[in-house]
Amino acid sequence: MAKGTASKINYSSKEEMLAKYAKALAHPVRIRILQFLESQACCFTGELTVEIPLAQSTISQHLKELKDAGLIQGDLMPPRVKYCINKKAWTEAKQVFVSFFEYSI
Amino acid sequence: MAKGTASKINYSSKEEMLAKYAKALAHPVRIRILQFLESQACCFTGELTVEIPLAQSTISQHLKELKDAGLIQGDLMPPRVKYCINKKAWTEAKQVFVSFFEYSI
DNA sequence: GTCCTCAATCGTAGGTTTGCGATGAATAAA
DNA sequence: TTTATTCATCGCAAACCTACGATTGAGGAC
Repeated sequence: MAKGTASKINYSSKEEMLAKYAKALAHPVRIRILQFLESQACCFTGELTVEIPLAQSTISQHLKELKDAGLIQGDLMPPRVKYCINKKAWTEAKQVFVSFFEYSI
Repeated sequence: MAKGTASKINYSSKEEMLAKYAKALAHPVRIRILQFLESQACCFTGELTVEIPLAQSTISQHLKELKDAGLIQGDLMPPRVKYCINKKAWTEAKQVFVSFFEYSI
């Protein structure tokens, strides 16, 4: 299904939220980035390019996806950008996943 | 990065597991399917094609992805196939997500 | 044997993702 | 003003994902 195309299916906001956060976590590099942010509280893009052996442009792209999902935020500190985890979204994501997995055998 | 290509990055098994499960949950249709399986304990493919307005082949494909991720299992009951949640993988996924989100502000 | 049903798989079209190098914009430093 | 630094964005290539209709295959029913 194309991005802008109207689906025949009406998803609940919880379903869409879960899919959105899951998509953000669906790549190990992004998990690595989030773990690094957890351990450092905050960091600059440059630290990630040292930590992760990928091109700067690639890391920047993954950061953008995490930002689009709301999980992180970037503060301009010219000429650098400081990234932190967005606590509000993080908590929301946690709750969405936990409530989804609540089902127990 | 191509699927079979060796990455420069060595991911831990937890990172790969998390990415694998997240990828499986990264589409609202698959979330819908899992929720349906939760509510029904088990179901046949045919019930899903009634429940979800997508082509049978498309639903079959999503089922395959969930099966590949390990989250569901299919039992042959000719001429039908009965799908259930794989409790072991479900529990594992739950734990992986919970432990990932353990970080709290 | 021939039919029927159910679901997986094939083949295809279009959009998306992931990676890279190159370029560009913004600011600090010289 | 010129230069350097940092990071986002552009443009491209290759692989992947999502959807569909058509086909195939495995079993039952007859």
